[in-house]
Amino acid sequence: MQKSVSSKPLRRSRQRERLLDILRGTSTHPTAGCLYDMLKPEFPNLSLGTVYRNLAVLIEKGLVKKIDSGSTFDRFEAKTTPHYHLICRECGTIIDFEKRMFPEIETIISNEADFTVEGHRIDFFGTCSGCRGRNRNNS
Amino acid sequence: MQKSVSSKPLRRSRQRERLLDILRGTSTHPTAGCLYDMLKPEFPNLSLGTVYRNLAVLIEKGLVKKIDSGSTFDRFEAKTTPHYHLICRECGTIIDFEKRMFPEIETIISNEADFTVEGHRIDFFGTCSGCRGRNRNNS
DNA sequence: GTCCGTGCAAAAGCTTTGCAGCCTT
DNA sequence: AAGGCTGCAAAGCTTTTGCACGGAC
Repeated sequence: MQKSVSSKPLRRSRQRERLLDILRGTSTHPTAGCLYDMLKPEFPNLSLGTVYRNLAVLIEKGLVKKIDSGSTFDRFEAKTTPHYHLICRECGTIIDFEKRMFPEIETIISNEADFTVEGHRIDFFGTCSGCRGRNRNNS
Repeated sequence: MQKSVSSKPLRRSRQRERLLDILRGTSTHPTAGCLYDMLKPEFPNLSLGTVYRNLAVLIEKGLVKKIDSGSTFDRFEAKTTPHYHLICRECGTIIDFEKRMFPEIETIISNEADFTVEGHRIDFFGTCSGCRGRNRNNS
């Protein structure tokens, strides 16, 4: 739990570049295992350790964010624009909600609490349309 | 990832009652290991499995909530009133922010997205006053 | 030539689970 | 008496790490 600012010089690696490509090209909020599966065809010898190490690097560079969705495994995204998450309790899907509704929320909290706010997240839990329909049909 | 509604009849257990007592009596958002340590003096044979099992039961009953703080381990709380969390990136402390600022936020999302909102969380990340002071002194 | 990144495998950590016996109902 | 609850230990899973080698600079 530390704001590590390693200043080690970075070298290019195809694995890391493709990892970022994939994250930027999807809106599915993949897990590390997912990303591993998606990269495996391109890098047959890829190892999960590499995926995790590169995710850590990209997170430190601020290009990727880790999402704690309540599951046992983490999900990741590369979206840089502010947005909220709609997390389905039934199937685990995470849907992005693009419209930013409270632009000044961090300032408000900073002013009211003795705490330096550097970021925030707003997540909504509930049932996605797919699961809602499925429940109706089953009952 | 399923809304399990087990209708198994519950029996009383001193371990579970005391676990809830402790959670209700603290504002430190303890981990499962913390709770285990706090209960151990009272139940010398207590096992971590029991702590986890009872946390699961209490969560299903809606009396306890799991907090995903970005750490490797989960934290728990028994506070029922709506509130936000200020999570310190440096020391991991979670501070409750009691003033509810957006009472109608769930309705707004429900109306704008095809998603049935049942709950939400708002978390702020940053630096707590303690770590801020420590940083000033070290630099 | 450095030394960062990778693959592989082992380790680490938190959480879950099988089982036999105890305790609540 | 029935069956949930517990303690104990083993297993499970995601994530991290040590090491030697290959690749980027």
